Order: sequence, then structure tokens, then C-alpha cells
Amino acid sequence: MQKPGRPREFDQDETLSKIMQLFWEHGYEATGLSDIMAATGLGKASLYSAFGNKQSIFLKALAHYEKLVVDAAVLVLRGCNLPPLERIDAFLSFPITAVRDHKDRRGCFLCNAAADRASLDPDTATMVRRGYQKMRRAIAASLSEAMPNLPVARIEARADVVLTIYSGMRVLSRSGVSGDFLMITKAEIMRSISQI
Amino acid sequence: MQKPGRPREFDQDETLSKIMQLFWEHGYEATGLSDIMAATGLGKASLYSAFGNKQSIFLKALAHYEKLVVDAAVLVLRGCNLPPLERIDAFLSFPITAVRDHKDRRGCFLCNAAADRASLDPDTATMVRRGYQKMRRAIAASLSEAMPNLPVARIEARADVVLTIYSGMRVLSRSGVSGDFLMITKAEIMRSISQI
DNA sequence: TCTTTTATTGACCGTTCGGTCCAAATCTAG
DNA sequence: CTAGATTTGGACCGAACGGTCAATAAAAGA
Repeated sequence: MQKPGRPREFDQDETLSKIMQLFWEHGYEATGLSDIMAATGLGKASLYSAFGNKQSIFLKALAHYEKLVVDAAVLVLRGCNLPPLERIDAFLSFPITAVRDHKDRRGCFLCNAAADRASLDPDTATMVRRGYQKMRRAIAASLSEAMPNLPVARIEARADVVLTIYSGMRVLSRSGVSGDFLMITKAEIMRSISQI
Repeated sequence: MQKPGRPREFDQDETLSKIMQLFWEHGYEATGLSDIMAATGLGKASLYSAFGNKQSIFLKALAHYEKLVVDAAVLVLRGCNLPPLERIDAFLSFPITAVRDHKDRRGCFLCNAAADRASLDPDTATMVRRGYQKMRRAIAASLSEAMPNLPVARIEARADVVLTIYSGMRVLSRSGVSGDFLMITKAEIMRSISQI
């Protein structure tokens, strides 16, 4: 059962992944339609008919990031194979392994979008907040599993701290900070988070 | 004792302040020469002869920010009128009062530059790191004044945490996070920082 | 006053931007 | 085989981009 008309010659998700890489690394304004065409091998008209205009392409790339990266992080946070605090540790290790093992200084697409696009485009701001919320809830769930006797307010406060630290690490990694710096930060914050 | 030739008709620092506002709020790529001309009332050639090309203008605006805002923050951190921990509290309150009292969601120019420019331009990255270092050293100084018996490594680790939290708060504030969220985060981190 | 030096203005440059359009190509349904 | 639907590639668009230049203006030093 196929739609009438000429079939699309490319895979939308693959293409969206390539586009996501571009916006993630270079930001909204610094990524031109020409860059996207070069990276995907598609013509302008194909891109427009599939994803809309540049702003719409960007939003879809951001949604793609949420689906791929944020959801994966949430999965780690909510996984059952590790104790809750170790899951948070694993979550905060992502920024470190990115820098250390992969020389990946792209940071977090959500954080980058917050910094360079959210204040100019309400739709971006909404998506960014939604992604943050997802992570925040997952962090809070892990924390309350780890310390069920702590009042909810304290749990949430610590979740806010973890999310804020995460954002900070991601931004700092874009400025070229060392993996050791991030490692030390993580260790110190884990120490204080773990206390009752 | 004046230089020969026609004197400049504008104040360089004032102009740099106006330019700084633009780059701070909208980022590098989203700020055009035309915006700068409109905001300063200057012609293109005047800007070029005074500050160089766009990249050079940006760097000078960033340096201006370091001089005005970062140095002011460092002054608060190193001030003697308050106990050291309260100075750190005051430092972490800047992101909050900006959002609450001034509806100022520009965040921190250093952090924004880290996110949208540092990975493409080494000079920007260098300046950003220098600004961060200034703050980090001042934070560490306050901390070691507050708890002189804590090993240096722990002091530095906590300074890293404070700096990372600061960056995170500034980025999150650009996504539209509430002042309450930042308030809670600050309170929680101050609690853990204050412990011996 | 005349020369030199510098700043300002506005026109101008080529390039790139995001976006549109249309003819050709490729599919389904009848 | 035809008619309708959809995608594709490439030409094309006006606008905005960063950047340059020459003419003019305003100062200092002689």
C-alpha cells in the first residue's frame, strides 16, 4: 500500500540525523541551506517539501535530537540494571566521555539551542524546555528511588542541581574545558548529591 | 596633546557597550553589521576603522564584557564587606535577579559565546576560557577563605562546581526557566557547598 | 595658509542567503 | 495507456550579507 505519486528517494530519519549534526555543531544561523544540501546530497526543493523552511527544519532536527539523545539519556536514568545513584553518575558521565573518548565538543543540542535560538524563537524555547523537563523528571525519579525518605522538595531541588550541572558541563565543554575538569566536577557533585 | 587628524566623533567605550548588548542578546551570526550600524548610529567605515572587521568587533565586545561584567562579579567575590560564603551566594544570585527583577534573559555573554562561537573560532574560545578562569580563581579564593582547613583539591573541586552551576543557570535562563527554579538550585548548591 | 593625518559618509562590490518555481521524472489508480 | 499525484533537479529571485573605496570633512603642525 503505497501513496500515489513519485516516491521519496531518501530516508527521512537518516537525513534528519545528518541535519541534526550540522545544527548541533554549528548552531542555527551558522548553518546554511547550502551546508544542509551538501551534507544530505538533497536539493533545496526536496528539503522544503519534506521538512518545510529553515526554521521548521531546525525544529524537526531538535525534535530528532530529543528522540535520539534525550530519550536515550532518560532511558539510562530510568534503567533498572544499575542502582539509582549510579545511573545519575552515568548520566553526568556523558559529557565527560564525549570529550575524552570522542573529542566531541558539540555539547548538548538542547543547551546550544537554548543559548543561540531560544530567546529569538518561542517554538525553540518550548521544545528546549520540554526536553529539559524530561531529563529533570527522570533525574528526580532516580533520586527519590535512592533516598525515599527525603522530602519531595529536597529531591526536586537536587534534581534541579543535577540538571543545571549537566547544562553547565555541556556548555563548558564547548569552550574547550578539559575532561579532568568535568570529571572533578562530577565527582564533587555526586558526593554532595549522595548525602542524606 | 591631541593626535593629528580629524578627531573621532564617538566614544569607543559607549559604542562598544551598545555592540556588546547586541552580540550578547542575539549571538554572533544573528547580529548583522546593519544592526550594529543602527544601534550605534555609525557608518560601516567608522566601525571598521575603529574596531576592525566583524570578528574583531565581536572579540572586542567580548573583552568589553569581561572588563565590565566579569570583573564586577570577581569584585563581588573578592570583596571584604561580606563573609566569603555570602559572596558566593551573591555571585550565584546574579542570574536570578537578572531574570526576576529585570526580565533579563540574555544569560552570560561568555556562556553564550562558548555555545555559539567558541567551537568555530579559537580566539573566542581563548577569551571565554580566560573569563571563566578569572571567575574560577575568585570562587576558589572565597571558598578557601571560608574553609581554610579543606584540602586545596576539594576547594578547587567545589569552585568547579560553582562555576559549572553558574554556567548552567545562565544557559537555562535563556530557555525561559523560572526565577524560582534558579532560586531553588542556588539554595541547594549553597547548602552542599557550605558543608565541611 | 598649506600640508598631513585621520574620521565620516554613502555609494558600491561580489557573494551568499533563504525561498520559489517549473519542467522533467516517477510512482498509483483506473 | 492515460490521468493524477508527488518528488526531483536546477534555474531563478530579491534581499541581506560582510567588506571596500573614494570623496569630503576636520583636526594638528608647519
